[in-house]
Amino acid sequence: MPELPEVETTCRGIEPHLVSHYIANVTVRNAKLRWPIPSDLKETLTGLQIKSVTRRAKYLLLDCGVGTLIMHLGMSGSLRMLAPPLSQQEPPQKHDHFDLTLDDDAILRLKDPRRFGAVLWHIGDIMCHPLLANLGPEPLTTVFNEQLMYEKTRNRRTPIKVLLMDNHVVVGVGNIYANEALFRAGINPKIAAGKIGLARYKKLVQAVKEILVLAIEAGGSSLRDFVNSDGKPGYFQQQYWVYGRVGELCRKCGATIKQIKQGQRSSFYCSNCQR
DNA sequence: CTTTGCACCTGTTGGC
DNA sequence: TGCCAACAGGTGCAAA
Repeated sequence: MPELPEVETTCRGIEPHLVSHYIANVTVRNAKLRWPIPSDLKETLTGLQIKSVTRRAKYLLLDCGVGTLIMHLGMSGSLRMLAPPLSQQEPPQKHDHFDLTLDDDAILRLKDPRRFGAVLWHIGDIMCHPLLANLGPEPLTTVFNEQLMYEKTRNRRTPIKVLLMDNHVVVGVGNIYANEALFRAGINPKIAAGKIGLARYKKLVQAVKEILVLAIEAGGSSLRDFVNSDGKPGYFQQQYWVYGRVGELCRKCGATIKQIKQGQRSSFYCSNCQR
């Protein structure tokens, strides 16, 4: 599930239920995520106060003062809040691997069928964590701009679609929105990144920002509340221009949408609109 | 340093 | 209807 808009929506959804609350209990039902959940996490976290809930790339960061809880939803993860007293009546399901119980008996519950997600603990400056230290800029900041893209890509033969999904270049652009942004910018996913000029990068950067903002707004509006909901955000019902539409007709020109593989991921594009 | 491909998992889908 | 291969929203990492 999680593209950046869903992680952002999740972050905003859980934040008000967590901030300033104390952690009363930790339940690990299956520690085998992408990396093992630390075995002493219950002892580490119990009694700590959550100072803030933020996001960096697709990592959710719960600042607990003495350290930070890092959560990642991987490919299939989702978080939801269970409000008391209902939280006691909701039995955990098969893939509910992790619970944080708060001082008001609310529960933050992680579900992750494929277990590509992560729950990690880091002491000290969170931006120094190896997983975060070498990330590119956030897409919705001014640091992500056409000059940066242009300079970063000189002499690079990597296809622009693959490069757009490289976290060292810019974070948070997953497969769906890489495809959609390239369509919006009119750029063929196969073009070598180093052959794209400043003007086209300006269009692409703008397309990425617009696509993400629209999706976050859709997610935020369709998802009334993270409490006791399944947390299915808006982009499930949003319609795509190219993603998943192989063989269908381009909504702009009527040509047939094509599908190719790039870096073991599916790319969708209109060879007429995207050159 | 760049580029490529694999690995980690389970659940769903589509073809035969 | 049943079976099995292919595929799915991510991304760190090893190898070339």
